[in-house]
Formats: sequence, C-alpha cells, structure tokens
Amino acid sequence: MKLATWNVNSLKVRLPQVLQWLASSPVDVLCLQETKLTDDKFPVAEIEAAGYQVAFTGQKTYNGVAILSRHPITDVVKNNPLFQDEQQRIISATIEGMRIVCAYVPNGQAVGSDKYDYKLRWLEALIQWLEAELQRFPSLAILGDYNIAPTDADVHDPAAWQDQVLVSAPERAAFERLCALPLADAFRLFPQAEKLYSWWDYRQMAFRRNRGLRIDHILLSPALTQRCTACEIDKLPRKWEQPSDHTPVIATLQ
DNA sequence: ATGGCCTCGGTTCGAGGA
Repeated sequence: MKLATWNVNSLKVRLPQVLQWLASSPVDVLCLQETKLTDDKFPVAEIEAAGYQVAFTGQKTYNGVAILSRHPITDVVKNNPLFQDEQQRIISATIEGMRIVCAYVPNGQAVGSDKYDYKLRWLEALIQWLEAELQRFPSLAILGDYNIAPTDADVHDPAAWQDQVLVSAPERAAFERLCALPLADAFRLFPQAEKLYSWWDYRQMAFRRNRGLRIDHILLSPALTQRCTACEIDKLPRKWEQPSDHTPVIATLQ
C-alpha cells in the first residue's frame, strides 16, 4: 500500500504530469493540494480513466484539495468541522480501513502578518480536530503541504531562514504538537540522506542548486507507523518541463 | 540593496505563493 502527497500548483496546468506520474508510480492513494479549480472544472473523467476514484473540494484561483484512490472512497468530509473557513484546504475520507486526511496548511506569508495569525489559528484547530479523529480512527494518515520545515535539517540554509515564515518557532511548535498526538513524520522513521527537500523556489535556479525546504509531509498514527516500511521523496517530476515547485512524497505500508 | 518565477484573473499588472 503506497500513500503519496503532491502540491501540484494548479491541476489544470499539471494534470498531464499527474497522469504521467501515476502511470509510472501507481500509488494506491494520492493527495493533491493547490488544485486551484472550482468543482465544476475538476477533471473527474481523466482521473477515472486512469483507474482512480476521486474526492475533491475546490474554489476559484486559490487552494483546493483532492484525494485520488485505486480503492473505494467512503465517508468524505470537507474541511475541519471545528473551524469555519471559506478556503478549501482539507478533505478526508476512508480508504481500505484507513482514514486519509489531505491538508493544505496556509502559507502564512510573513511572521506577524494577518495571514500568519490565520495559519496559527488554523493549525490550532487542526490539532484539536485530529485529536478527536484519532480516537475515532486508529488507522489515520494526514498527508499534505504543511508549509512548515520541522527542523533545520529540513532547510537548505538555516541561517538565512532563521525566524522566517515556514520555520519560525510557533510554526514548528504546532508541528511538534501534531507529532505529540501522537503522529509520526514518516520520512524520519528511516535513515535518510542529507539535504532532501520537497519544495524549491522557481527563482534563482533553486532546484538545480538544491536550495529547498522539506515542507510536504506524511504523518501517521501509531497503527500505521507500525506498518510503514519506507518513505521517500520523488524528485523526478521537479525535473520535468513546466514543473510544480513541489515534488511528491510517498510512504509505503505493509 | 533588491529581486529574480509561476499561476490566475483579467487584461500587460497585481496578488499570492513559499
């Protein structure tokens, strides 16, 4: 069983790449963020033709999330019931006995900004909601773009990024509280090479210089942590023409 | 010192992302 997450930065632009990636990496579940499509524009037929069921919630221009699955999808819930939010950033569903949560955490723009406050409030509500969800669903995975690099090992240049948005102490504290629910960062369950990232800025040839951050994560409840045998970042799609600035992260479960 | 790119909406520039 393979679970994956990918912020595609517009599914309209990236649909061919998503289909190409699934053809060569036929994961069981793929969570997408930043689809940037209203629901009436979602490419249901193309995704079903590739062998996947899909649940999604979107809006115009910004945000939007989706869960693609080779197995039946049931009990779809959109957003966090504890947090009134016009922005479409969460969708969850049950697949093969697992509760799958697909999340697009707010970026936060800059420390101290209104958007940063929104990010921290959003994360607080996420923690409260997941605490209850874990009681209901022992086998739970939350996959997505967290917009948080958990430690300096996840940052290409920690000195340059110190106290900036995506790495600031309050954001990292929120990530730690998620881990304390408990949820495990699947990537860190295993030995990993250094300087592995999931996002690189489009500017300054950041990808070629590997100036990136690891901000896309798969967090697993204890029952799924026990089953997890690998977690890896697939850099290949970031090398394709007209790529997303993020690349997929994949967890393998027994 | 600053910004450098990409996407969208809606027109050729601004907002947002990270």
